[in-house]
Amino acid sequence: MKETAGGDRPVPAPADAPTAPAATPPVAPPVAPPARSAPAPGALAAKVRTLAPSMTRSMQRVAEAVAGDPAGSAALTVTGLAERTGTSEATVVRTARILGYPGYRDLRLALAALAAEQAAGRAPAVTADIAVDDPLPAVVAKLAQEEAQCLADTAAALDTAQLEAAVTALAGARRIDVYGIGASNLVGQDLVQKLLRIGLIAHAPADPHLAVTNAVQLRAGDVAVAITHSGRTTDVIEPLRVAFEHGATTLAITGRPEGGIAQYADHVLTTSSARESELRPAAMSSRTSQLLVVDCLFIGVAQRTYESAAPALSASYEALAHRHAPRSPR
Amino acid sequence: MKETAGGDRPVPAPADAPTAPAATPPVAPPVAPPARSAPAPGALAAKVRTLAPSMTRSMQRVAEAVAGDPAGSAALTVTGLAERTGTSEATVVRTARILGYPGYRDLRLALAALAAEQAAGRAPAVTADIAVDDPLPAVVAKLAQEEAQCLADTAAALDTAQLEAAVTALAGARRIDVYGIGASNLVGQDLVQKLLRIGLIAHAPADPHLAVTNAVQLRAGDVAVAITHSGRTTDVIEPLRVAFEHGATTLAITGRPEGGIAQYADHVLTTSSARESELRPAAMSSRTSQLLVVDCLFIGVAQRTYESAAPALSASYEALAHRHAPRSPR
DNA sequence: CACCTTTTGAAAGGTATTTTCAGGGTGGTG
DNA sequence: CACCACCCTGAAAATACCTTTCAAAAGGTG
Repeated sequence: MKETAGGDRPVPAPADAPTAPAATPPVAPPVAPPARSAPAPGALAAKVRTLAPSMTRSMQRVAEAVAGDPAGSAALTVTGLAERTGTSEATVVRTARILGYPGYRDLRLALAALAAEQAAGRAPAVTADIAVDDPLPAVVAKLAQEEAQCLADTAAALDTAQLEAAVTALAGARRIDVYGIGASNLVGQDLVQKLLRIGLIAHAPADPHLAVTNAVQLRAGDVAVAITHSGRTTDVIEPLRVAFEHGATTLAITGRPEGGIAQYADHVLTTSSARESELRPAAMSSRTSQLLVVDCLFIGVAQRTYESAAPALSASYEALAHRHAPRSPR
Repeated sequence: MKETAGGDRPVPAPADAPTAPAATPPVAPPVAPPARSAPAPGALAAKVRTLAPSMTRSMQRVAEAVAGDPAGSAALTVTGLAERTGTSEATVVRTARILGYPGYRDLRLALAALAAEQAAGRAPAVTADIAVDDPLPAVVAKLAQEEAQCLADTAAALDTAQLEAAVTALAGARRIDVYGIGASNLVGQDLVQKLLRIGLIAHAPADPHLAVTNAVQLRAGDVAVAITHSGRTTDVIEPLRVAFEHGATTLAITGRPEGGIAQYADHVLTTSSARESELRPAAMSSRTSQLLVVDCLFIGVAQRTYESAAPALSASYEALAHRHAPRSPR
């Protein structure tokens, strides 16, 4: 009954099983896979329009309902949809058949797929600033989106040659100092933690005075890294200047590659600042960008020193194993 | 997981809605609209990864099957999927439950949706692992991509209700302690820095002993936040347990929402672990996820306390102005 | 090696879907 | 205007599918 369209054309009678939906008593092997063949998911609205003429009134109501609100319909059972459209289950099933599906179950799956497709289409709509009265789900979405954008921007803008040079310097360094204040200091410590794990010698003093006294100790063969979004943080510029003047190789990770800290940096790695908003100022969003750069540095160094880095990494993980509670129940 | 929290302490009985996923027998009217609350469709692979450790072997087989071939699995009935994975229907249903769906029916719908989403052009994000001999530009691209994916996964999997509850707790806290070790400690410090800027009282002791002695001081009205990717770091569980037992409201930011630290947490915020690779183990990639959660918490709290937060924020920026070198040339 | 806990699948028990079937329209015809 | 043939429609029966229960098997632990 499903091929209403065909009317009664001379079926070419394909030898293969037409997979008749019903009337197939599972006589044969007990494992017979159903092998459903659902039509393409999209173009449902079009199909509804095309087939509407060949539908009865109540079927049209059902068809309109599913075409108009795929997502909502997908959430309903046959009974639910029948009620919503003021028809019966049988009619819903008949409509599904007309639309080309073996039954309502499959139509429902297709609807879910269609809804997802549509939703995916208008995903990039959330670019507005985070507002004070945004509900939390919106905040989460916007934040994730902003940070992702920030990552993409940073990756695109990162100067690979500078990165290469920076990695080379770090990989061969006798000793590494990382300067940063506030949030940038945390990024610096992240870098230090990583470098320590592959056997390098690194420090990230949080105290500006300590930073300067540390910097005095550096000389050629050592590396100093300064992290500051503004590029103008005196407490970070100072130690880098000292390191620079003592002959160390200096790197700057900053959002302001001109002037400021850049004048004392042998290699500058530029971070990109995402758009500001009142609740999330630029200084705060710079962290994501800085961390990406730091990760790139680390991976680069780890690659260069793979022979020693790999065993060092494993060793550090093993050392931590005992600090974890036993895999409790399960 | 929420019921693990209860323990047996004199809960102040917050009126929070647990939103129990299953176990809601449709008692009511015969027409009761199911009102299914299916989790976000995307991020399934991430969820599988996150929850895999808390699954049994056969469940893992099922989870892998659906994550590996959503489209194919969506075409199968419970029985079919059970056969394909060499398990039973019961196991399939159990797996669906673990993944957060009321039953297999809903998982199936979600799979269809996911498959459609993937097919809809959006690249399946099958970035190859970072290899030892990848050139730097490739490393940069892959890292950025992985972290972006991680952000998306986390955002999709984040439980808004839990987040809401966490924000409420933080916004009204008398005092806030944040526990974390290693990289997670840095995340904790990031949170603390932010909270301090809007006038809250927060600490993130790095020393486990200090953390415990801090925790002893907490009582009802205070909030303790634990950050640990594995959820099993003893040095982080201990202070949270102490805080919990002293009546503080406890939050956990972890990739393992079941067992471990979750048992002492009133609210659990789940981070998603990105795929591992030799050079970039899971523990390392968890940072991105954790930071997103921390940012969400912060923005949420800042919104709630806007009246006092806004001036506090401005004040803190102003205070730093003098620590910056004058906008040199230009 | 006995005991306990956890995991697992078979089968019973329910829902949801599909099919059947008869009542009720509708339009045509005498 | 009455009647008939046809098809639309929904109620209810039949079936397929999903969920729950329960006892056996597997895996630890003392």
